[in-house]
Amino acid sequence: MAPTVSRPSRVAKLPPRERILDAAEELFQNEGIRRVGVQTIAERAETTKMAIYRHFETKDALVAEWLRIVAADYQAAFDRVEAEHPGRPGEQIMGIARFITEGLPAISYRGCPFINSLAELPDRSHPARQVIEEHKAQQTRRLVGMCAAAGLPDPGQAAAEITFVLEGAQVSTQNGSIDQVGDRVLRIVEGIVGQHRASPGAARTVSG
Amino acid sequence: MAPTVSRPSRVAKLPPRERILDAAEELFQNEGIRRVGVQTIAERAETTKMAIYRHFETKDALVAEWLRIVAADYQAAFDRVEAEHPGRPGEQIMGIARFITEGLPAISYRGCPFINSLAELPDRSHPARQVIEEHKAQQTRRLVGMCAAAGLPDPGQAAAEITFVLEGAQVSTQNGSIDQVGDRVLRIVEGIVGQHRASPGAARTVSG
DNA sequence: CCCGGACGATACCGCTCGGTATCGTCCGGG
DNA sequence: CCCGGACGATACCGAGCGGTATCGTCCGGG
Repeated sequence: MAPTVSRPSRVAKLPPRERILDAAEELFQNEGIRRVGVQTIAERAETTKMAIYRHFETKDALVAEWLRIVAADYQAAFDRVEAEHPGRPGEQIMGIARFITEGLPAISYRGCPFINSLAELPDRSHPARQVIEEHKAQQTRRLVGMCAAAGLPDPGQAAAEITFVLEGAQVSTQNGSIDQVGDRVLRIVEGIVGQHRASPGAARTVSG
Repeated sequence: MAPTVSRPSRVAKLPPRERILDAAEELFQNEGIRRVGVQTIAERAETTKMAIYRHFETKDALVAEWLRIVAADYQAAFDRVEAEHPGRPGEQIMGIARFITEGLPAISYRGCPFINSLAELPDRSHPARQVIEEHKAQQTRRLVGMCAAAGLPDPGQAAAEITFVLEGAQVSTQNGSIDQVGDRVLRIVEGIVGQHRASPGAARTVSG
């Protein structure tokens, strides 16, 4: 894994833009957008405020770019799940549910970046909001497609229910009101996916 | 509805503390906690910063008091629903679901105050966080009790599922990824409540 | 009647914020 | 070789923040 390009000075160090985005990702996720100043991001990225403003027009643009990366990660997870279970939409849906539940411990004391960012950005004209809304809409579209392919009687309703459960699970994990969130989520989604028929193995109810 | 105590000067005007809390409620809800300054609250309450600091030690204390009031409103809604359907836990649960769905339009462009506040207050030691977590825990306890009284086979799981759906519905309303959220929520909760037996009227499935 | 406490107005404090200006340096491609 | 652009460091700006101090006023209960 030696650097393919150059060796800036000592240890292999990413170019400033990458370091800035890495620092922003960690700080925005853990501390929130508005609590983190540009100066703090610069320090953690081992650079300066000036360098940040050379790569991003404003702080808001940096926020939007960060969310664009996070959204791309989620899309990649969808892609991976689809590729792992080709032609098996039920397995794909369960894979997504597993992807979310596996991420729950990491956000146990800080929530989903999209939910949190929406809370911190009340103005609808903020560039980051567009990123979030487009991402969520596309995610819903893919989920509806999977539910339809799985033969669920009402794909739109099933996708809505799954979305509610996954989003709600993240919220409830954050506020600690419910225990064993991951297990409960998986059981619920199993129940939804197994709805299409009383096929063997799908007989377990949501409370089994 | 004449004022029972005194008449401060001209039009009937609430005492400063109430005006401050009213202003804080509206501003915190619509703009977010961190975006709203104490000065702004004072202006909207038709008073001054000094008056605010005479009634509240810090801004954080005001935030906590606001959330305490919001939590009390939710508790009151639970009480009312219980009183309206005594001895009918299934109806009570549906009443709560209806209470949430009826509130969805009001939060369509701004989310649930608890979810938003958690996002804006990353430090676990913040006084407002304790208010939120206690409220959510108590709400879960009451919901589990209702599910048990309704004869659901696994009250904890059913309460978790309902909680996920209601929280997720608020999130999805805020980010606009799903349409007809209210109707979908009611159908889902009906399905959960009707789970206890294939009694007449409960035969409709979640996608019916 | 009158006095004390709540209230309104205003100015102020130290701090941090997002964003800009300036200047020296360093490094790689033409 | 050398030159231009990216980079680092630092100082700065205006604005807003949470919170405090001071003073005049107003009003109701003892």
